Amino acid sequence: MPRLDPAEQSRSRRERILDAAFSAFAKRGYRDTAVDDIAAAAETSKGGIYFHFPSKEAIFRELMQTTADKLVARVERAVAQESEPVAKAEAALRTVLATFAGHRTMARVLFLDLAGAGRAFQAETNALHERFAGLIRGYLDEAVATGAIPPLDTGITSVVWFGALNEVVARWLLADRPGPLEDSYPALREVLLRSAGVPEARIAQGAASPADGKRPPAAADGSPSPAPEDGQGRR
Amino acid sequence: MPRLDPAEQSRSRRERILDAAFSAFAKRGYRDTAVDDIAAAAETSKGGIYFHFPSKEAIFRELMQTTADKLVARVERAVAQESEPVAKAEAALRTVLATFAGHRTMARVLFLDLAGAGRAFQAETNALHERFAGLIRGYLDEAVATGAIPPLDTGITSVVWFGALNEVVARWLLADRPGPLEDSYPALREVLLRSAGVPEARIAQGAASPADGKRPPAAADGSPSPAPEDGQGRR
Amino acid sequence: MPRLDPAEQSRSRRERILDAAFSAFAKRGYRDTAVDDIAAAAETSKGGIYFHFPSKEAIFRELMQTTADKLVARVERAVAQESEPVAKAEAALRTVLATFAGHRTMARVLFLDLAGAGRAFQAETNALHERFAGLIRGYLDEAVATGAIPPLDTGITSVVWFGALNEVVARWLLADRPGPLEDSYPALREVLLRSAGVPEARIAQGAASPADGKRPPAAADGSPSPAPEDGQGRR
Amino acid sequence: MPRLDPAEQSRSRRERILDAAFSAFAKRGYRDTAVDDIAAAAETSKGGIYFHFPSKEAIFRELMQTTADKLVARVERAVAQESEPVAKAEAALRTVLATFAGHRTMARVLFLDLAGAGRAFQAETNALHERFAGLIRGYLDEAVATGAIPPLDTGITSVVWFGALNEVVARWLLADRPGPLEDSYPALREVLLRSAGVPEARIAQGAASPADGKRPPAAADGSPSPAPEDGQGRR
DNA sequence: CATGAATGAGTATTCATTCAT
DNA sequence: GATGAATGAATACTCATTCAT
Repeated sequence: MPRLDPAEQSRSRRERILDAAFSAFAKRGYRDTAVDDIAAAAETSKGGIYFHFPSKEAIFRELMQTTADKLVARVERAVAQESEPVAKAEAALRTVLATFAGHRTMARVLFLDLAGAGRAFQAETNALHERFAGLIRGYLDEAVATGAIPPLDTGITSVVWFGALNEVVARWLLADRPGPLEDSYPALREVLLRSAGVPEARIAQGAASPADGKRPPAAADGSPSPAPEDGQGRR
Repeated sequence: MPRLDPAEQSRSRRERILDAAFSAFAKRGYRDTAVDDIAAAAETSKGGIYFHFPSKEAIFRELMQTTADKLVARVERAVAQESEPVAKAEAALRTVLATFAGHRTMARVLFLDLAGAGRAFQAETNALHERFAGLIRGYLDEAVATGAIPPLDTGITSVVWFGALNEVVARWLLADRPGPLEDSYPALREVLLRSAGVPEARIAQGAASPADGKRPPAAADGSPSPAPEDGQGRR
Repeated sequence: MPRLDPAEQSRSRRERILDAAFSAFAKRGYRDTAVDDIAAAAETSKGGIYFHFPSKEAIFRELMQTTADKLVARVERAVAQESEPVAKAEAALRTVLATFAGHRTMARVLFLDLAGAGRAFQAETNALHERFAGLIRGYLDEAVATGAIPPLDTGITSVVWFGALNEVVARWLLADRPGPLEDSYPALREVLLRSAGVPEARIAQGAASPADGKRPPAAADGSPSPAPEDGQGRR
Repeated sequence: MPRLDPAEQSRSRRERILDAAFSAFAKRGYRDTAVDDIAAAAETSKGGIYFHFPSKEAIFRELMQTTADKLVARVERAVAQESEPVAKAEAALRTVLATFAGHRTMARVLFLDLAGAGRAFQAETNALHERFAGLIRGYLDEAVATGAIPPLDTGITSVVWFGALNEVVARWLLADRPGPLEDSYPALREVLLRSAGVPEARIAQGAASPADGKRPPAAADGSPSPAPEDGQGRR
């Protein structure tokens, strides 16, 4: 029996396990994914998994960590390209939606699985929410500082933003025939900017030239055109 | 001592099971609650449970259903006492927070358990979210119709509202030493009303006379005073 | 498929499990006996076992307890029929050997298994040894009190007696083609009585009329005639 | 820095593995010691171990063999220095106790581990017991031949002696706060010599001049002063 | 010689569900 | 109606052993 592929061989088994676990979790959820399933998907053995990871939980945690890291990094990169506070917030919002749109599995793991993993991971869930809400809050604080938005309770506002984003993505994930996730952006942007006291003029400005050419105008409503899926999500 | 009406007896057993399941689920989560636990708490036997319910899942579903019904009824009753659209929305918001504040177990089951129950219940979760978002949307539509708020995408706005509420309650549930949940109301109200385009004047008005005497002024910040718990929640 | 046997049915499953575990442990040792093996031997299911016992360990402990109890009871009954202290000690010795001779499985479980169960049960082993050594010591103390034997360190003597008995039985268990265990009695008796300072005259007296007719004179050496085995041992 | 002779290097690795296995077995028992544990303690790899030994079992057997050899050699050396038969027996007894007292790990491996290793090693256990009992028997036979003790069944007597020794050491190993093991010597000596028919006069003689100055008089009872431990035991 | 990644059979334990009494 | 004994498939995790590099 010939070696499958030297490249495959080299891309360490550890990675293969993570990939397999990632998509398995995304497909069936944490609790309904058996370690055997992961082993099978990774084309290895149960023992092999336990050589690389101390427990099923550890795999999950690592997956969460790196997935969240990846998203945060992406957001921060996008935000760094904007100078105006409100534009930064917009960029963050846009990036999150765009990322999940292109990596549905990532979204599944981060949004549905963490929830579905049960009480055991609530501390993790909490930390994750905290992290994202904190990120948002930073941008809002900055906006307040520069006078872009009036002084307001950025604590609750960031929670509202995060909760809203959470819900929008979750709905998209659970929808039968979801349209492109990015289509939610304009409306969501409007509502959230308004919630933060951004002047209507500024809100209209962004909406007039839809995403400054960065976003192609999509079908205005939740059209059935399925989002391009990615199969893997992890890279 | 006369025997109770057999039908009555049966009903009471059924109720006892539901009560027991409710608090068991709230305490340990759906998956970590064994049917045996429920049986023991209900002072009946496993067989007894399977006489009244076809499966553990069915118990959970019924619980979800009635719990949601109860909440919706409460909200609708509160809303009915207001005539002005914005006031209706405020009443809804206030009622939800107040209800959960007083029935932490109810919140646990509705917010944490449904999530923790895994993929199996995602359709249910979805329906529940839909239902509440729809409720909110109705009030918003009404507000738009009466001109209380400018025309806007009430679909996305209701999703934002629900997501925000969801997140606020979830955070409160997971906090170590949570202050009274109602304390979140003023700030949350402000952000959400603003997100719906309610004029600042109207927003300030509600905030000026704090809850028109309906809400006792609580410690202004997230004070550690624990919320009054209710032990049961179901009634 | 007809009921196997109503009597069998009634002899509660719990007993059947204990019996099965008993002989399984005796055959393969504690660690090499899988719960599945016990289940199969008891003609029940793994779940059935866990309904009656919380763990494999618990089965083992119960078995040890009752087996030891049975032996102690037997010894005490035999001892009670003698009035003279030295005769009591002789009776104890004789009973232990006779019991194990007739219940080889009992001996296996009590002597080999407890040892083979590993560190986990050392406290138990200890307690068991303590118990039997204590029993012996009581008889020795009595013998000292009545002047049947000179004052001596009954503590160490009882340990010596127990150790000797232990070793004799263990050897018999591990021998390829063991002769009757009782054949060891006369010589063992002589050595042990002597170790306790019983006068030679008294020792010779017991030996002259070999076991007062209670023991048939067997082939004087380790004859190959296999001991009558009992198949079950538990009753 | 010149390379060591490869043969020497290999031997030293082999020794390191044996040492590591020895203390690992003594600490956690045979079954609860993983080959990985041994590898880690020996600062080598699993593969390295399997280069030097065919199996975990083989390591254990070799350890048993050499440990027993060492003990036997020590005993024979001590015995050789005595000419009188009873004194030889006393020397043997004394040496065993003294050796184990100073090498508690050795005792653990030889007494507890062999027992704890399960059925697989019963043949070994047997052979070991046989060996020691045979040793003792030789001295007893000699004593009978020279008339130091009356003619008696040296077969059973040696078994009694070994069993007694076994039990005394095992108790000491399992005791919570054991006193010095050698403290057991005087009493044990007395009982065993008596069991072999050594005249009381001779017994008293040894006891009067405690160990002829060879043994410092220890606290007369089982004092809590812990025995000096040795850390390694193998050398 | 040495390494350490990989294997896979084996382990005890859990639990929703069934059903004879 | 109620009981609780019984079922058996499922689960996470262990570990002695092998072998390509």
